[in-house]
Amino acid sequence: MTLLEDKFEILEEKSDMLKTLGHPIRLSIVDILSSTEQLTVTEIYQTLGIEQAVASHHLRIMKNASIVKASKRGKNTFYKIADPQITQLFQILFPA
Amino acid sequence: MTLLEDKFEILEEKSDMLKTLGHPIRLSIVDILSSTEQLTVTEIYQTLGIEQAVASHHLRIMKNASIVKASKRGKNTFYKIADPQITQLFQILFPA
DNA sequence: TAATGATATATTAATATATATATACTTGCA
DNA sequence: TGCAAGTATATATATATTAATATATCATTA
Repeated sequence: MTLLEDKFEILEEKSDMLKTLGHPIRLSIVDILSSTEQLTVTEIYQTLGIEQAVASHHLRIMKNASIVKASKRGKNTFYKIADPQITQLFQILFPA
Repeated sequence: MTLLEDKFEILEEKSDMLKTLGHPIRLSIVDILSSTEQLTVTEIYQTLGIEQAVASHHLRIMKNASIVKASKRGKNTFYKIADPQITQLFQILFPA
């Protein structure tokens, strides 16, 4: 793999991440996850006032893009932000 | 306009920006614009090895999203990054 | 003013994504 | 076992995006 191909791959990876974050519902999920350690699907969809299936759908997309991580415990699935880089990005977009 | 509507509008605005940045060609345009003051369309498409029409197309999208600014001088159109926030985001994605 | 260079716009087809809704799975507990 | 809570998946339709290409516009200069 050449240097250029390498760079292109990184560009693709990062642009995928941005594209995935580029949706208001997904960005608001990142928003509420930014202020807590982790949340269940129920906490997320009720907080945002969206349908459960909608939350679950976007959470899956975000999990596939490595923006969030999921862990199961009992009946619940807990989601948290996967990478501190995401939090950094978010803080630049929405400075306190 | 309520506080919540206000917040939603900001979320929409920011997610639009991220979505627009979420394309490898557009991200590489931001890349090369990050290291210079401004570039012409010709410099951009030749540097990236893409078709002129492709560069122009993505530049227009980025201009509409207020990611770049254009200024004409003679036969050339010069593009530069519109907002230092974009540069900040980019630096977090691709730390030196 | 005609030719050329630089850029912008339009068109089309293919593909991807969004939204809404219904349904299925899984776990814990009566 | 059977039910309810929590979560995930499937499907259909609408809409948006991409890529490729062709064409148009405008400014310069011979």
